[in-house]
Amino acid sequence: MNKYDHNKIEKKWQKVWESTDLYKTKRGNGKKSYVLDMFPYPSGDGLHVGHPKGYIATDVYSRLKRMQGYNILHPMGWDAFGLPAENYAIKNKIHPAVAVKKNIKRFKSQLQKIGFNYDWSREINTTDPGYYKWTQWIFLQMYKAGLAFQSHEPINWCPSCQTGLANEDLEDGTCERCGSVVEKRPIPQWVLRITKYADRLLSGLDTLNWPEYIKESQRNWIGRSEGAEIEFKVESLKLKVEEKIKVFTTRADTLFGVTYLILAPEHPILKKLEALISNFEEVEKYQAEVKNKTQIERTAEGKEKTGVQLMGIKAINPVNQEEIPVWIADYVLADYGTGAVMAVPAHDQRDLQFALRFDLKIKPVIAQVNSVAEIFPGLTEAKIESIRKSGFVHLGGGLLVNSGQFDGLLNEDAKEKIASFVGGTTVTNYKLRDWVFSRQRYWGEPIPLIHCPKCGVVPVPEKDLPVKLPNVKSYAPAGTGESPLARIEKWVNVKCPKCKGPAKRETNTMPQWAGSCWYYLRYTDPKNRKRFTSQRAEKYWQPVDMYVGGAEHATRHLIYARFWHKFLFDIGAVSTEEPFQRLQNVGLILASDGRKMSKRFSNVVNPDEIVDRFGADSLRVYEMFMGPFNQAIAWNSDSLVGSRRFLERVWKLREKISKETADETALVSASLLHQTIKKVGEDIEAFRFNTAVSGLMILLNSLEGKEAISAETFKTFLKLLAPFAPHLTEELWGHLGYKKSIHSESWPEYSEKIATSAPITIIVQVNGKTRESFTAKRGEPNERIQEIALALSSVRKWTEGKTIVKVIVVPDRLLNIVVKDS
RNA sequence: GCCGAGGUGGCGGAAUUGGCAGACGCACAGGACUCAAAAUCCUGCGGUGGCAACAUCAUGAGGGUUCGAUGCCCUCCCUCGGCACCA
Repeated sequence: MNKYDHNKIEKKWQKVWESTDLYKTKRGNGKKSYVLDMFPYPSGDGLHVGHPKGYIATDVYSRLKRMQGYNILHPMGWDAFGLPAENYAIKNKIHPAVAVKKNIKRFKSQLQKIGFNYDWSREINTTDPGYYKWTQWIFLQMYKAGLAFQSHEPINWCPSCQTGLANEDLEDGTCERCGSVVEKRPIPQWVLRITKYADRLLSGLDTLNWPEYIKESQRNWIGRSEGAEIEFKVESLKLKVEEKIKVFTTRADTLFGVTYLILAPEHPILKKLEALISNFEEVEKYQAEVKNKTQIERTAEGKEKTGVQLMGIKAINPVNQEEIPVWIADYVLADYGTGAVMAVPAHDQRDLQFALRFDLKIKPVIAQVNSVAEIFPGLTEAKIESIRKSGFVHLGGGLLVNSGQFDGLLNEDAKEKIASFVGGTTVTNYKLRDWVFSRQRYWGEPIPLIHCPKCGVVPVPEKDLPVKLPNVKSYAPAGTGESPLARIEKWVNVKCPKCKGPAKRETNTMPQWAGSCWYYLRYTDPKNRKRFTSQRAEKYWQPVDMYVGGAEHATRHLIYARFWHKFLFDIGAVSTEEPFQRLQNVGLILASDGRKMSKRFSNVVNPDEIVDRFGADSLRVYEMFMGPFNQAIAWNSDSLVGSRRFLERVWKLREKISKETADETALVSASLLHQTIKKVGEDIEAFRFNTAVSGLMILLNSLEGKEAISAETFKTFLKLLAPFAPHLTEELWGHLGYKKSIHSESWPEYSEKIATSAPITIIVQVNGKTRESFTAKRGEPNERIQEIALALSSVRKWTEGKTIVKVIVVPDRLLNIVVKDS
């Protein structure tokens, strides 16, 4: 008996699988399963053991699906444009194109050692001109549809990365990449109108089989809120003028409680009102102060509210013609709603803070705690207490007071009535912002537009795509707000496609998220140069059935890709509304010290080492066995040996194969075997890999305890293990004399009858405490079970001298005898 | 502040229409094999009491419902994640 030499076995089969095209996607009809990983960005550091976890899961999943008879699309590629690649290149003084090539090579060889069943013939790379031609093509379609437009609004600017950023690229007002504090800069930008899709991005979530918290993140991010826009007249104290300020509110029910208006300091109406405002210098001074503050300073928690009253004007509350003062304050955001709000200090915490600071009127219009308790007798003490604590400000519901003819209405019912009474319009607002899409950096897809002094912005004709990124020596960011491409005159200066006159190329590039917005479509037809996708392939493979990746993409990649996909659906380029039907999030593998694996902490474990020492199959089994798939768990090299031991024991199990198996144990074995068939299949389907592996271990433990096992049993065991340990099982399958790969075998059939054929253990409880157990046939009638149980001497001990009140029998499980002292 | 997920042995974790709490694995302890070690195999392994059979307590804390609660209800504590002057 030779020993389990994982190195020899794994290298051998990886070669065979490759040379026989075992995992090549079949052109097909019939049922399909598109199993996709979020493709990696090939960093210079190579893989650590955390990276493959998700890939192992999709590998196990797709192998199961293949054995179940599905046609599989399971591809891999590289998301290689973007800041990290460029910064790595600058730091190491290698051209990004060279660095990316090198890094991909390293990544790929690391991945291939783990024995994945990717169809590498479909490999894609977002930096390949044949690929980004179509990224540019999609951009042009968006441009033509009016979804890509130039904006002159100030944008988020990272002073360290020297580029503009999208809202999604910020983390608490800092650059998500480098942590620098982000500034506002007035640089013209290309922007994608993702807000047009806000509603569909929201409602589409309901159709998806995704983790609830990812959907919730997206809902929060989109931030839909329904309210009303209401106009307030503005009057000068001296002159007769007609100006209006429109506010957005979700609380029209509190309109009678408005005691002042507040404008964002950047509100455009201020210019118009200049002549009427007697303290305009003060206003300008405040505006300048605000402009110099970063977002962090402006929104810092616990910060005192600031503002300036606009002297010389007043506003009129449309509901009761009351005159109220108008203020500017930086707690009102210019780019949300109308940039102006009505302040109700009695029922809004922020307004209250402001009112207290500047000694403004507070006017409650919703009934107080006591009356609320009368109206809603169901309120708990704690709830009432919490309302009481908040003083007379209360944000909850209640009955209107001080509200004229609306007194006594439930505030929820009053919203619409009061809004329409003052001629307000129903409006829905979103927190989602349009996507700032241009970057002032080198390593990205050039935006395929041309600026002509005569014709304006002209799209590059489709036949001239791709607009190739020029190969240059100096690609460091300019820092001027212009892309480094602007320095390359030969590339910049072109003829206008329309008038043939001299024109210049757009020099900004696309953000790193662009390429990943549609790559899953490219895999269905990777070599097509003539069309965006082959409709036949697209229609067959879409949507992605199982998508696996990190939760950090919840409000970036996963929103962007859904947006592009919906657009492509609208222009008829794809056949589904949503790209990713089912999503699973992979939980991080932390270092054994509990921190993130990082070069910085020098706690990184390289998978190559693990594969060399323990084998790819051990790594795979261990990572699936560690714990729940979506949970973060620390790496533990000690535990890894448990998986290795498991495989060693499988290797030895074949010594027990015999033609003659003992009959009395056969039934128990067969029953457990079939229970395991069911369990492993269902657990993989539900991404409960840890319990699937443990089920296999239980089965192995049981088989090892037998004198002998049948070849049939061993074969079935190998098939169940095959998705997890593809090399070992392939080798053992070969030993059994099979020439065809185990991975193209079909999944074992589950028999309910055999699974339930073994005797079961019935638990006997007395007053809920377990006292005894006995074995019985499945499906034994309750009366019979009760009879057996009551006759047991160990049970009689507890019932003797007591009165049996009742007996509860749970079929095939337990019975509980309830007794009391007589 | 709002929303979401979670809290079980020394460790990772298992068990859900409410039915044996601690599967499986790691670590640890004892034994077999060995000149010895490693590997392997066998046995034990939540706390307390007991030589043992066994009893008793125990799933973040406290209450409740139930024949029976890790799971359901109420109150509270803690951890992680998302959003956040979004009116």
